[in-house]
Amino acid sequence: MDFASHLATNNIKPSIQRIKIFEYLHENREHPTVDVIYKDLVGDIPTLSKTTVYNTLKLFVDNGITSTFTIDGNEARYDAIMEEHAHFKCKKCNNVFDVEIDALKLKFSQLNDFQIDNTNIYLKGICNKCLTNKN
Amino acid sequence: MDFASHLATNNIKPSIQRIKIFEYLHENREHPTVDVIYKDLVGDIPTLSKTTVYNTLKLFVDNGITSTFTIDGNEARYDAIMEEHAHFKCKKCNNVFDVEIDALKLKFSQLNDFQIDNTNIYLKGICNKCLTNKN
DNA sequence: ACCTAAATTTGTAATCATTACAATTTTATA
DNA sequence: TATAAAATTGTAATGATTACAAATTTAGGT
Repeated sequence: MDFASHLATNNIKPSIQRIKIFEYLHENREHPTVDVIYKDLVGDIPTLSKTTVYNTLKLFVDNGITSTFTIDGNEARYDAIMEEHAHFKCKKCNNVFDVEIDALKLKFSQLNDFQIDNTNIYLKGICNKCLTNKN
Repeated sequence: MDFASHLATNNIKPSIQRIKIFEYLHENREHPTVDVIYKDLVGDIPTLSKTTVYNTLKLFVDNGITSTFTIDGNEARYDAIMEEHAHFKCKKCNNVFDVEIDALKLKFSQLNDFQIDNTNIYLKGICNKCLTNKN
């Protein structure tokens, strides 16, 4: 995948920082936070600033090539996959899993005359591994 | 509804502050934030502190008589209704609507061996009123 | 290449929600 | 009433995010 042209197609001028950040998102599917992205990339781009990470992610979200969500209300997480899917966070290991939504046919009869732009589903509980290893 | 005994039944000693805060949540169904709750109640209880509002809401959530969620990742909102329901936030008027979930039969086949404690759904878009009044 | 304007990046300081914590007040109990 | 435990309060700290101005980079015209 050619990240630079993918950015260009979406009206984003492909600077080094933007390419690297998008590449990072595309390859690290564990829903990284700003802090994680920054710390992992500052080795590659020593001049990188955290503000740039914020700016860039906002740009990506505004232009629709990245989605953002927050599981616990504290730290925003980012995701380069744009197909709608749910998230599951395990209370024990704190991992966040992607979950396919079998029926995004979710019916909201009350919202028949509403315009729904965005559906966000997240679940909390305990994952299968943590259930097995009863620590 | 007798709020004091409802608190007591749930292992919460019914202080003035706790009763008033729970009563407020029960009567104001627009998903108030901590700040809103505090500002509305400090007239009633002049000594009220915002820390108490935080402490009390955490206590309610821990004891399962209140739920909390966050729509935009910035400010937590609180809700005394415990039946599962979704939330819809209108991007224009910023109102947050309660939405019944027709089928909470939502199937997540990937999570068959996971323990799901909590399902959270929120939608964003434009509400029927704002769609009609094309401003 | 060079100059200039615009866009991008950067660093620091400000903001805002939330939490930590210690002191004060209230409540319960002997 | 005396004393201990619980609840409330105020202030200070934390941590994510944003504002903003300065510095750097990029692009277009000469």
